[in-house]
Amino acid sequence: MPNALIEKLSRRGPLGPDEVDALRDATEPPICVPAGQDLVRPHESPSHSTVLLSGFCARYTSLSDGRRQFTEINIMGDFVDLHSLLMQPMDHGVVTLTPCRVAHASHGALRRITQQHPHLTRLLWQDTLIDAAIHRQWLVGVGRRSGLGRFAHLLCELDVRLAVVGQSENHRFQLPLTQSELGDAMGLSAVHVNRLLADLRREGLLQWQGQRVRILDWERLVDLAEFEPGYLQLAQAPA
Amino acid sequence: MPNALIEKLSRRGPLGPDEVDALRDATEPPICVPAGQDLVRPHESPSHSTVLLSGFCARYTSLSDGRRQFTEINIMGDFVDLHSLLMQPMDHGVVTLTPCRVAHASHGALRRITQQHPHLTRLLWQDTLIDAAIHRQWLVGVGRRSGLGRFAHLLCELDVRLAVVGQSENHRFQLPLTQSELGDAMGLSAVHVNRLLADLRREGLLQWQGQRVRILDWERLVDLAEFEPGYLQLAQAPA
DNA sequence: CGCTTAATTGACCATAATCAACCAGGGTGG
DNA sequence: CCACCCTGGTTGATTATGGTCAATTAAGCG
Repeated sequence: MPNALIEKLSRRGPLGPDEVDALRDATEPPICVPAGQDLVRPHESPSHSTVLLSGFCARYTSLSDGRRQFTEINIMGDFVDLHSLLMQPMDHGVVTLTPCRVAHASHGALRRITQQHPHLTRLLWQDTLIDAAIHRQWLVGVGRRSGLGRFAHLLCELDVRLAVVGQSENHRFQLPLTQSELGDAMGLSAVHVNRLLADLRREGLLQWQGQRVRILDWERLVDLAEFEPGYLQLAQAPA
Repeated sequence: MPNALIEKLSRRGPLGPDEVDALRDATEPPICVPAGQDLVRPHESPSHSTVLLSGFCARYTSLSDGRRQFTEINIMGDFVDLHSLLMQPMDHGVVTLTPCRVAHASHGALRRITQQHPHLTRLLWQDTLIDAAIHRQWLVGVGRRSGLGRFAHLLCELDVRLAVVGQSENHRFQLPLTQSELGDAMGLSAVHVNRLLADLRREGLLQWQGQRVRILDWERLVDLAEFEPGYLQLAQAPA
């Protein structure tokens, strides 16, 4: 049932019916996972990868003093650990931030796809390349952007990605992350996230009540973030 | 002639002679490029990818105020923009930090590899996954590591990667980067890089004269960095 | 209603940036 | 051969962004 995944991939290079079947065959029935659980633990060598069907999770690595850094926020339709097919053991963990529905895809089945479906393989490869591009943007953010710009960029990224899978409309979406988790995503303390959020609100850029985000001035937010969505490969590409 | 590349890939999954041939056929004769030139410019859509045969270059993205963030240092044997095969246009640039020898591989030839050589394709895919893992480590560094730990981690990473292609022995290697370039890699100012380097020297962790780096206390440097080399996939993996 | 988690705010501190000199080495032209 | 210059390295003084600690309020939830 990885419909959001199929939707996302086929935007980048139309999927043939055999390819859709191959993907469906590779994925097992959905499983529900509560919030705060590791979908994959660091240093594990899983024999399957996981498609996120609903909910939010995060790739993270922890340091010895307990500090934690997220390296990506994963949303519906993301293959959260496709790379575990070729990278063993895992160099990081994946934790659910909300209750999630997921579907496993055994590495055996995925390997078969790489042998029989070169075009689909390129699309999956491309999906992992986009993960890398997201990493690079985050890296530019923590390395060189101001706290405010970094926050703005994260919101732009999430808005666009959520829109692709129908979870954001008119720049309104649900974002069930705590400020502490946002801090782990941006390399900031929870306290500072709170102050930056206050700044964004004061500037009239967005509303954020509970888990409901509404971007009020998309143009200005994009400006502040220097957001260029090209890296998310939204246009049809020759895969 | 991408021998360092072949060497690196075959460590991860032995290459058959037909695969080696396919790689050699795909790469064109070497070209020399002076320092400070873009191998790929941001937003370009190249029709070939580039293997670095010798020298150092860096992936970067620049912000409007001129600040620059490197997202990876590339060394001999790296496919600096393999991802341009599937990501168009480029989301970042690649600049030579020293004079470099490079070989182009046309996207046509690479695409043929993806159609005819599933195993080699997986190895190339894996190489891009390792780039992503390097990005993640850098992200953890700028997000959560101290300046000193970040510096130490970069040196550990480079030492290990250089050793794989025979450019580091007994923790001695050439690193022809300026302190300003190191700053771009670590998200720090050149001045601060200088002070951190002084700290590392004072601690007796390394010598660094000119471009010659010698790590004096590998164990302690690894400790300081919390360096876990697994993400570089040095062990034979079932690709 | 009480308990727990998350958000908010303030005071103070630390890491690293910025600004500004100054020094060292290597290459160039006279 | 040497003066000059340019780049890169080194150091000091000052500033700023963001972290830490601590207390308070708000919001869910059984």
